[in-house]
Order: sequence, then structure tokens, then C-alpha cells
Amino acid sequence: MSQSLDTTFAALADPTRRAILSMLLEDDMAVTDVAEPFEMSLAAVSKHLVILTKAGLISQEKRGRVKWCKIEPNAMKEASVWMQSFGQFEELDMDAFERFLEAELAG
Amino acid sequence: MSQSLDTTFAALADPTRRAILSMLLEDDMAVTDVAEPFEMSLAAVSKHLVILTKAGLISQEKRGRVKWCKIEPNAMKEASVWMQSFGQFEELDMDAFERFLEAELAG
DNA sequence: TTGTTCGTCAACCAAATGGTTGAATATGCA
DNA sequence: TGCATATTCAACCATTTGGTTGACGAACAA
Repeated sequence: MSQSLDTTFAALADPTRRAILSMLLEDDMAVTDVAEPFEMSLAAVSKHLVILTKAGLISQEKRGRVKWCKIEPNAMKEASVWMQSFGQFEELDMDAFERFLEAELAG
Repeated sequence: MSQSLDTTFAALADPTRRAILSMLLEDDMAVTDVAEPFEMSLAAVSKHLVILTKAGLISQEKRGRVKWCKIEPNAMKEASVWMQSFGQFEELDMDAFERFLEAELAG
């Protein structure tokens, strides 16, 4: 679980990757089209997409010679839940809260 | 803003730093006490605390020779809101969450 | 004063990160 | 077939990251 938080937060720490996620929120896109607005090589964007895929934040499916990228919003859930446990619930018993979270994430 | 998301997510990407935040959720702590459970030097933990401070996730206040570390839960809000904007994932089970809250606040 | 504790600083190191370029692979099309 | 397009691979590079150690200054205690 904490390994997945590692990769999720690390993936989200880069502004290019967050921009990619925002783009994919609107629609699925091919790798070339994802890369178009960025001032870096296609290979660099391709690497970012690999990182997002390994973090589970997007999925990629090849149809013909085009690889389509699709956002996977559920992957953000664990990290989002983890973060919310700070801002709002800091006065609570953390052991109980973590048991609650585990039950939530399992379900 | 996106710079602050950079530093926030980068700070959260390290398991040692997340563990520190969890510890500080329970109580304010001196640097030496924060470092105690970790199998690394005090200097290394001190660096992690600098990163958390720069991200605004904690604050540090020196009283005498002891520097106290305090969590700043609001700092996570921007990042949390950003993640929520992807809000296509299922909400937490709010009924279960409210039961949890009641039990916590009663106990 | 002398010594001890608290914490940071400086220099260093290995590994990871984010980028480049050019070649390679795979698919589609005339 | 032959060529263009879509994407990744491989090698390389500079910078950042996360750790180490030893020296240091500041605050307490004897």
C-alpha cells in the first residue's frame, strides 16, 4: 500500500504529468496528440506516460498503430483518502481511522 | 500554484516523510524524537523535515535548544482539492464514515 | 568553566529523474 | 512493394534526491 502511495505521489509531483492527466480528463487521446502541446520530444512524453501507467493513473491500449491513453481516476482514490485523513480528522484516533480506511479501500 | 503542487506531491512521495506526518498527527514532536524510530541519521531526518517545512506541510518552532515540529494540515488542502477534481472515483461510504465519527467522538 | 545535548551545515556519494538524439519496430496506405 | 506514421528503445547527459560522516554553534547542566 505505501509503495503505491510512493508511485502515485511521485507521478503527481511532475507538472507535465499533471497536465497530461487534465487533458485526459476531457477525452482519451493518442500518444502523439498528448505530446503535441508540450515543448519536449515525443520520447520524453512517452516516458511520462509510462510513469503514469505504472502508477495506475492511466491505462494504455493499442489499436492499430495508435496507442490510446485513458485516465484511471480510481487510482487516485487511495492517495486522496490518505490526504483527507490529515486536513479534517487530525483530532481522531489514527489507529481506528486507519482500520476504517483499510475497510473502505478493501471494499 | 502548480509549483506548490510540485513541492507538496514531491514531499508526500517519500515514505519516511509520510511516516513523519503520521507521527505528528498524534502530537507535536522535537526533531530528535521524530528521528528516533528511523534507521537513518539525525541529519537525514532533519533534511526530510526541511522538505516538509518548505512544502508547508509542517512548521518548526525553536524553543530553547529544542525545535518543535507541528503538522499543518491545511497545506494539504490544495493538493487534496486538485485530486478531488478528478472526482470520478466513488465517494467514501459516508454512512460508514459518519458511524465511525460518532463512535470516535463518543469514545 | 567543562561537558552534554540539540540540531544544522558542508562535503561527499550513489542512485534516480527528466531530458536529449538516433535507431528500431510495427502498422497502415498507395 | 515501398513509404509514411506511431511509438518505443538504447545510449547518453545534467541535475536532483536521499543518504552518509564529521565539524560546528547554541543552549542547558554540573
